[in-house]
This record gives sequence, structure tokens and C-alpha cells, in this order.
Amino acid sequence: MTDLEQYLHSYFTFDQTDLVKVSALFRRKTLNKGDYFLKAGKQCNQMCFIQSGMLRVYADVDGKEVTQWISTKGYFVADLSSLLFQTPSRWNMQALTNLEIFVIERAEYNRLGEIISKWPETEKLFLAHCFTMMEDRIFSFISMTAEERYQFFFEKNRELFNQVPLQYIASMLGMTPETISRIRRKQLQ
Amino acid sequence: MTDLEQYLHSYFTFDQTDLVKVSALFRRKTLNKGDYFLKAGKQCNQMCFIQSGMLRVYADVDGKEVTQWISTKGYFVADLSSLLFQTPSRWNMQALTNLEIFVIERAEYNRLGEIISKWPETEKLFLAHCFTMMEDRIFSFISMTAEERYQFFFEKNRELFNQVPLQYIASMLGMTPETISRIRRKQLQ
DNA sequence: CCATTTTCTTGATTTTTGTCAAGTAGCTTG
DNA sequence: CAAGCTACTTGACAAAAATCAAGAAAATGG
Repeated sequence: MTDLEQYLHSYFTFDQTDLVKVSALFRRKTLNKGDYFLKAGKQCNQMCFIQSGMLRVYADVDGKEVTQWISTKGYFVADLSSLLFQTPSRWNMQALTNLEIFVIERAEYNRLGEIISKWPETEKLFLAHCFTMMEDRIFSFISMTAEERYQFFFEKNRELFNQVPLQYIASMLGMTPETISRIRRKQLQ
Repeated sequence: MTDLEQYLHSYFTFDQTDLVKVSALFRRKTLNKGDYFLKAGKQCNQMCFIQSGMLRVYADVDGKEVTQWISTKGYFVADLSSLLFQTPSRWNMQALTNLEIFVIERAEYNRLGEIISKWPETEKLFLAHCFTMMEDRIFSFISMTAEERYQFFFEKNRELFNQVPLQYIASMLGMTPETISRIRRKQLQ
């Protein structure tokens, strides 16, 4: 079983037949560090599953990069709003490291419902899960201090600790790298 | 046509037959100012459509109320994660004013797919829309100052301006009422 | 392995925002 | 209408976080 199949199995509880049907729609691809999976302004016509490496999602705001999220092994990544509503994407998605992904095209993605009877139910739970992640993040912004938000983030995202340039983490958390650096020092003492 | 039907029609492009089928699953209900639609710790077993009035969604955090959102006329409201995953809700949902709503039970909601063939597609777009709203909000936290966030919020939510106690708006935006008060004064000058 | 670049840390300072407290305005209700 | 609430504003001050600048550490690439 590939990691993609493993993931589909454990997360969506697909059976063997469905697994094979679905994973056949993805093709394997590699990106080099610095390559783009998606550029802002373009339409997002693909979704990918990350097999290994890290992908940074960011926007350009007045010449400054604002990092929205960094996805790692086991994440499905796409600009959902661009993919589903066919609008231009606001996000750049750039490989932070060499990246192995499995890619599915929009057309194939949209055909999943015909191929697998339980897809609508699965997709609903997938989208609800994405929504819940966002809700948790918003809650962290309205109810926590910078320090608490930093803690909360790393408890949920261990794999990013000491793996990602601080400036990106800082931007995701809505603070500066200096602030994180000071939080870290404080916590060592 | 009720407002609910109007909304279903314009937003989801349901035809007349589907409209009737769907809106029959909702029952009309009124809540008095201060009543709860949902209490934290309970499971969310309903979704409602707001016909008139305002509903505040908040959590208790160490004895302090953190307002997550205030929904007005035309919103569908539920704790999606509790409704779909049957987990206890973290949110309280309280009527800020007298409230007219249309309520659908979880069981009925889950049967929509059997009743209307295009429901899975519709639900997908609905969930994606909810997701996008959250994404925009997160972006406002990581890329804007308190003042910009305040502006951004009111441009998108005119109906709440001068209608809702400042403390709730402030909490939603992750700042204090005093800060908003000062932003407002600054903008008059 | 060394030079260069990038990232991280630290300190000094400024800006922003929060906290506390007092006062004002506006509503509600008897 | 007056009393009592509640919500809002304002000021003084404190705390948090941003900014700027310099230096240290780490990673990168010949």
C-alpha cells in the first residue's frame, strides 16, 4: 500500500476496491525545493496529497509574504475555493523542500462521485474537517495570547518544530520572528 | 415564498419542486432575547436558518466569554463539527434579540441527499463557502492590524454596525472594546 | 573546508494594545 | 420623568509586541 492508500484507508475508511479505484486517479510527481505547485492569480486545477516534504502556502500583500499554512506528509492540499468555484487563487504554494506528491486533476476529482458511491459522504466529512481546523485556528486568534498560540500550534504540529524557518511560522501565527525567538528563550529558563 | 425559500433559491439555485420539499423539513420557531439555541457541552442536533434577529456564538474560556461570531438574517447556523461528527459542542448560541428561525433536525438534514438529487453537490458548495469565510477571517488575523481588521469586518458586515454591543464585536475581532472605541474616534477626525 | 548567505537571537526603542478606573451617554422601566 | 442599568468613551498607565539594528549561529555552495 502506498502512503496515499494508507491515508485514504485510515482516514476515510475506504475498502480495498475503492482504494484502488481512487488512487489510480492520482499520478505521482516530484517538485524541487523552490518549485511552485500553484501561483497566485492562476486557477487551482489540482489537488495534491503530500507523500514527503513540505509545501508552504502564502500570499503576497503589498510586497510582503504572508504565510497562511505549511503542509506536511499526509495533507491534502488545494485552494478549495479556487478549485470548487473556479476563481483565481490568492495563494502561492511553494515547495519548502524537495517534495513528493500525488496529484489529481479537477476533472478527475469531480468524477469521484460517479466512481465511488460513498464519495459524497466522504467529501462532506473531509470538508467539515477542513472547516473545523479553520475554526480552531480562529479561536486561537481571538482567545489566546501570542505565547499561548505558539504553544497550541506546536502541540498540534510537532513535525514542523525546528524544521521550518521561523519567519514562516511567525507569519502563520500572526506575529514576528523576534517575538517567537523571545517566547522560546523565555520557555528555556 | 418565505425568506428561507428565497435564500435557498438564490443561493443554491433550487427549483420550485426542490424548494417545497426542502423547506417542508424546516419548522418555524421563535426565541426570545437571551434564549439559547445551543449550549456548550451539548451535542448540536439542529441547524437553523435566521429569518430575523441576531444570534451570538460564543465560548466560555476561564469564565470569560469569547464571541466567535454573530449571525444575522439569511445565515444558516449550526456547530458543523458537532452536527456532523456528533461531538459535544464548545459553543453557546444565544439570541441577542428576539429571533425568528427555521429549524431542521439532524435526522432530516441527513436525509436531504435522498430527497433531492443535487443535494451532495449543493452541500459541498455550502461547506466550501463556509470554509472560505473562515479562510478570509484567518487571513485578516495574520495580515492586518487591529484597525484594518475592524474596517474589513464592517465592510463585509454592515448590518452589524451600531446594532451589536461593542464588546461582542471586539471579542470577534480579537481586541478589546476600548481599542475599537479609539479606532472609531480616530476615524472621525 | 572556508566564504557567503541566510536564519536566528538579542538589545534598545517605539508603537500598539490591554488594563484599570472614572465619567458620560443613552436606554429601560417603574 | 427619574432611577438604575448598560454600554460606551476617555485618560493614565502597564504590558505586549513590533521595529530597527547589530551580532551570532547555522546552513549552503563552491
